[in-house]
Parts: sequence; C-alpha cells; structure tokens
Amino acid sequence: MAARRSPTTTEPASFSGTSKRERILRAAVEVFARSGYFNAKVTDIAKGAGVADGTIYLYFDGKEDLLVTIFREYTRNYLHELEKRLAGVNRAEERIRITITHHLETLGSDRPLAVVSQVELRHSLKFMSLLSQQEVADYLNMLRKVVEHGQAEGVFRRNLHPQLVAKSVFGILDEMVTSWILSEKEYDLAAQAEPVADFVLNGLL
Amino acid sequence: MAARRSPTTTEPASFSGTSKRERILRAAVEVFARSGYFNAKVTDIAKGAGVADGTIYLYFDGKEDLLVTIFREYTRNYLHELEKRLAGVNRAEERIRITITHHLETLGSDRPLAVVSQVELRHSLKFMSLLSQQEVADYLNMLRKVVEHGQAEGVFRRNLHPQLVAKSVFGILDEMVTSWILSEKEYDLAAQAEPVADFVLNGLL
Amino acid sequence: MAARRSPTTTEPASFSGTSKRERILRAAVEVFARSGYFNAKVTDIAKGAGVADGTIYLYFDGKEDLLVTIFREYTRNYLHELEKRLAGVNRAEERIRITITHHLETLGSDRPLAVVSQVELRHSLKFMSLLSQQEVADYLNMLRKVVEHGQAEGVFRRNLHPQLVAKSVFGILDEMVTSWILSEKEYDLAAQAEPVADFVLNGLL
Amino acid sequence: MAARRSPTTTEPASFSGTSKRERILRAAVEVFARSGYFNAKVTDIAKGAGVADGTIYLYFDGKEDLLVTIFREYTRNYLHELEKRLAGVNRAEERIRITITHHLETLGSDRPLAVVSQVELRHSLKFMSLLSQQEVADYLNMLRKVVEHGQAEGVFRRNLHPQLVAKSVFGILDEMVTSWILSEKEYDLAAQAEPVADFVLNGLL
DNA sequence: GATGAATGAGGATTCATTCAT
DNA sequence: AATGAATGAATCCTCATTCAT
Repeated sequence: MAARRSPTTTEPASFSGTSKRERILRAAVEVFARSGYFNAKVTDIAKGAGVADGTIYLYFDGKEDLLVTIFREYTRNYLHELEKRLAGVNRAEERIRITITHHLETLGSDRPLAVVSQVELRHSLKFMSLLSQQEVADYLNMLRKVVEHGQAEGVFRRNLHPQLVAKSVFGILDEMVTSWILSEKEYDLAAQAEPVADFVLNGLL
Repeated sequence: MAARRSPTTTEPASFSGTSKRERILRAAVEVFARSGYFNAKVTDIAKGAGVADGTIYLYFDGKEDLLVTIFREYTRNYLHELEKRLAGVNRAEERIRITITHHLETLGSDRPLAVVSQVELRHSLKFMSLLSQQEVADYLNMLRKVVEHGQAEGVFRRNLHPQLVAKSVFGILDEMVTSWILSEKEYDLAAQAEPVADFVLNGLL
Repeated sequence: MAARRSPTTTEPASFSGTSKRERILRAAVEVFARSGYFNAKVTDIAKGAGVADGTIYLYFDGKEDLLVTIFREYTRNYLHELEKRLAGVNRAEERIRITITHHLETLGSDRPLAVVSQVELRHSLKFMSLLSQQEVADYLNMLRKVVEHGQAEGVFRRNLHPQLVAKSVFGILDEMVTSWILSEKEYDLAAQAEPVADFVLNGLL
Repeated sequence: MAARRSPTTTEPASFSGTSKRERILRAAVEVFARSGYFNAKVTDIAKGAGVADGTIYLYFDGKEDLLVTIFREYTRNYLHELEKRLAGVNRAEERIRITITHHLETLGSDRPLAVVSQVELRHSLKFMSLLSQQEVADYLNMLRKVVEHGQAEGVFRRNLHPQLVAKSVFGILDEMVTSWILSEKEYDLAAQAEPVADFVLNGLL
C-alpha cells in the first residue's frame, strides 16, 4: 500500500508546519481578543486551532493558564527583541526612543495581541498582581535602568525619580495602545513614536 | 423615650440616611473591587446593601447596568469637582497641576473605587469602547483644552499635539493609580502629584 | 373650585360602572388568553383592570384562584343560560340542537374566553381533575339526561350508552371550538351548529 | 468468561439496551405526566434518564424542545402504525373502526403518554398552533380521506362535510382519552372502541 | 498523543405575594 | 379599601474539565 497520511494528521492547510501548542496559543489570542476572556469558549479555541477540546488540556492547565502563558511568552519574546535592538546603543536618549518605538511597533502590528494585552489581561486584581509582579516589573526595571543610566551620564535631569519616570513612560505607551485599539479610525500606531519621545524628553514647557 | 426609628426603617447603622439606591451602588463598588465583576455575585451585593436580591432589579437593569452606572455617576461627579477646582484658575501650568492632583487625590482616597475604575471597568472591548466614547472622551477633551490654552498663552510648546499630550497625561495618571492599587506597600498616592507634574511639565531632559 | 374626581377614582373611561372584581376577572381572561396562564403576570392583570397589584389579593386568593373563579363563574352562567333556553322545550332532538347551538354561540362570541376555556384551563392534571369533577360533570350530566330522556321517549336508540353519548357530544363541541380558535381564517362558529347536530343525530351511515 | 458489559455502560437495569436519547425522551414523558410541563424540573428528567443535567442539552435544545420532540416522534410513530393497520383494508366502515380502535388502544396502553398528549401539550396557544398545523392536521386529513372514500363508495351519507366529520371523530376520541385519564376508576379504554364506532356510524336516531 | 461525549456545579433573574402605610 | 415597594424562593442552562477509548 502506498504511503498515506494518517487520518489524525489531516489538518487545515493553514496549520501546516505549526506545532499544535503554537496553534492553540494563537487561536486563544484571537478568541480572547474577539470575545473577551470570560466569554471565550474553550471549544472555540479548540476549533480555531483545529484540535479537539481535550487536546488543549494536554498542553495547558486550562483556560486561565492559556491567558497567563500568552502573556508570559509574548512578553518574554518582546523583551528579548527589545534587548537585541538596544544592544550596542549607548546614548540614553536613543535607548528611550528605541524602547518607545519597539513598544508601539510590536503591538501596532498585531491587533488581536494588543487587545489581549490591553484588555483581557486586566480583568481581575489577582491576575494583574500576578503579572505585574514579574513581567511588568521586568519591563519597568529595564526602563528604570535606562533612566538611571541617562542620569549618571548627566543627560537626564537628576531630580527625577527614575521609577516614577519608568511608570510614566509605560503609562503613556499603554494609553497610546489602548487608545489605538478603541479608535474607530485605523491609523499607524508606530507613527506616534516620534512625538511621544519628544514629549517624554522635553515635557510641556 | 427618645425619638426612635420606625420598625421598617430599622437598618444596620452604617446604612442610616442613605437611600437604597446609593447603598446598592456602594455595595456594588465594594463587591466588584473585592471579587471582580465576573465573580461578583448579585446576592453578595444585595447582602452588602442590606436589601433583598430582587430589590436590586427595582433600581437597576442588572449586574452590567450596575457597573455602567457606577462608572457614569462617579465620573460625572469627578468631572464636576474638577471643574469647581479649576474655576477661576487661569494659568495653564496651574490648571495642569490641579488636574493631576485631583485625579490622584480622588482615587487615592477610595481604594475600592480605584480598583473598580482601573480593573473592573476594563473587561471587554465592548465595555471599554462604550465608556471611552463618552466619559473618557470628556476627560480627555478637558485635558486637551488646558493644553491648547497653554499653547495659546505661549506657556506650552507649540509643536506638541494637544490630543497626544492629553492622552499622555491621562496614561501617566492611570498608570500611577494602577501601580498604587497593585503595590504591596501602602503609600500616599496624592503625594505623587508634585513629581508627576514636574515630569509632565519639564520632561526628561 | 369646580367639582373634581377624587384622585383614587381616576380610572380609564372604559372601566366606569364595572365593579373592581369584575374588571379584574375580565382582565385576567384577556391576559390569560394573550399570554397563557404560566406566562401571565399578575402585574399585567392589575394594569389591565386599572388597579394596584395588591388589590387583586383583596378579591382573590391568587393567580390560580383567578383561573378557577373564571371557570366557575363563566360555567355557572353558561349553564344558567342554557337552562333558560331549554325551559319549555320537550322534544329531545330539539334539546340536543339547542345545547349544541348554545355551546357554539357562547364561545363563538367571546374569543378570549374561548381561549381560556380551551387552552388555559388545561395545563395540569390536577387542575383538570378539579374542574372535571364539578363543572364539567354537571354539564355532562345535563347532556346525559337529555339523551336518557330521548331514549325514554323512544326517539333515541336504546342501545347507546347515555354517558358515552354525552361525552361524545361534548368532545365534538370541544373540538369545534378548539379548531375555531386555532384556525387562521375567521369564521362563524355558531354556523356549525346545524351540521354538527345532523351528524350527532344521524351518524355517518 | 461470558460476554459482559463494558464498565462505562453499567447502567440501571431498566435502561439496558436503550439509547441515551430514548431514555431522556421517556423520562421526560414520565416527568411531564407526573408534574406538568411547567413544574417539571430538568434535573428530574435527567435523574429519571440516568444522565447528567447537561447531557440533555447534547441531545435536545431545552425543555420545550423535549416536549415538541415527544409529540412529533410519538405522533409520527402513531401514524405509521395506523397506516400499517389500514393497509389492505378497503371498506370505509372498517377503516373507521380500525382508526378508532388504534387511537384508543395506543393511548389506553400508555397512561403517561396519554397524559402528556391530552394535557401537557396544550398549555399555550402558540404551542397548540404549532402542533395542530402539522401533526394534528395530518391526522385529520387521514380521517377526512376515509370519510370521502366512504362517500365516494356510497356507504357514507353525501350531505356530510368530510372535514367536519373528521374533526368530530377526533373530538370524540380526544374526549374519551381525556375522560379516561381523569377518571378515578381504572377501566379499559380500548373497550370503548366498539360503542364509539357504533355512535359515529349510526348517530343518535 | 488525541479525541469528544459526558459531567455537574453554579448564579442571575423573575414574579407571585405580602404588608406598612 | 387600596396601594406598590419590597421580598426571596426557585430553576434552566452553560461550559470548563475529565477520562474511557
């Protein structure tokens, strides 16, 4: 008998070459973005990934784990990319600009991910605490170091509390993304990087 | 015998003098803050307000209406107060400072409300869109006008896009509140007003 | 000051001159016919009668009592009228014809009542038992006596069981009414009296 | 070792050999007959069928669908059986007798089904309309054709409206069943077939 | 590893009824 | 007699998760 595909491997063409785990994760991002975490049905994620409901439980602990994992993996990836972009850049001002650009470019190019990141990851205090203790904290620390570095260099004002600046920059970026998601008109989020950097660096006055 | 309450009016002391409607609303803020919107049980809100479950439906359309109403009423109130504080203040810089202070003081003095505002109001795209179209938009407009006013006066830099500044300030304040809520140590949120204003006005450089 | 109606007496014009009790009963017939017993809301009956919800409980024991009372009162009235029409009529065949005509005319001229009678009075075994033990039994007895009378006279066949004939005639009339209610076209129910009588008297052969 | 049931199939003896779907349907008939449709609890049906509450929703759309399905399936089956009994019978009078007998035998041998059929299927105009448009109409048509056939043969009187006769026969049978259900004494419903046929064929005179 | 039929806990909401006025 | 605000019991259905195959 000629070689034939095993029946179980028959999958929608679009899935070819991606691991089940990745497909589930991506389907989850899309379903969460579309329906919201609480209204998202595991069945729909399974359908989106082209697997059986039960299969999801072979890779993840459940619906909540899916959300946490999405956040962790995408954040980890985000930070790695950012580090790469920052490698070799020494000027503090330039590091700030790159960080801002990276944030807006990354989320600006993946709306479902942005929705999950801005909306779905924030439904419960417990969940937000969990995330902010690890991943968000890492991000804020990175920002804080850039500021401290700039202050040590003498480029940034010394009478600013670095942690407060870090939070402020994060807050601005966060709001830019949220605002973009909710906007009725489509526009290029990354285009905001320059004016945002200008404001952060120079202030109002 | 001193004047005494009629038997039907006998209510837990803490409820005295408050209308049922207000008691329900306040109980909802507390339960939503404690358990999260989706996990909040209507029964618990009723219990907290000292009314029967069904009574809630005499005043509100349901659980979701409770959340929307909380937001609308507290925001309206917030904006009124802010307007009062700004009345008679002409210097743009001062108006910015007052706005920042008002934001941080108001939420910094009512943690449950802050939790609902930062966390519970953001579970779904649909819900966020709803809110951002009306109330948040009003707030952003108010901020924008302050900026434009300052630019007209020649105090604020003219090459800043007022809407972007408005969003930035809002984003910073939002993050300050969220960060305060999630913080393990208790601290005075309003105390951040001064450094935040400094950053907003002068930037990093 | 010109004479004015006392505020509590202000009622829809159509109610004038009818006692509250009757208005409630009639409103109940209409609401039951429209929505079905289980879906009928006491509030709607009150609204229809122009009284407060609580007022209904001054006249009736509750929703179920309303249904029972409707049935009892309308049936009592029905039987009284029938007796009047039968008074002085001796020929058994004529008595049958009158009975048939009375049934179809009475229900054929009050659709909501017919709906309640054919549909709403029959939701539960318990309820049907209750009614069939008293009022329906009275009606069947009356029919049975007409048959027995006709048999004694020698006009009706003696080898028919009178009770079975009574039930049969009732069954036919009942189905005529039900069928009329459910029919999409409007037609005169009473016009069926003659052919029905013909069938009952002469059979198929 | 003799063949034995697989562990998962271990079910109460009474369920053996019946599919879940059928068990649910039968349990529904019994619970509806016992408690009435509106008072019937889905949980009780599940318990009666030996399945979990949620399982019912894998097979049916809900409580109402259960009632509709019962009616449709039992009626379909009823009509099939009737057709089989009528096959090859040509004499119109005999066809009438068989129809009457089939009706009374079928319902007379399954009291819960008879209760559902006579009582529970009739709570609402909407529901009755639904059913009478399809299944009841089919039944009446079948009866009507028997009458027309008899008239064509010259056995039945030509001055009878076939549709009216069909409704009358249906009405008589319906009342016999209802009366039997409500009766306090138990008796053989099928025994009524002969006298009913006699009445239908020969009338009162 | 995969499947998907089966499970069953959990809760918002309705509405008949009450009773202080 | 009349009101109508308040009560609170009662239940259908959903859907995350399991586990036999």
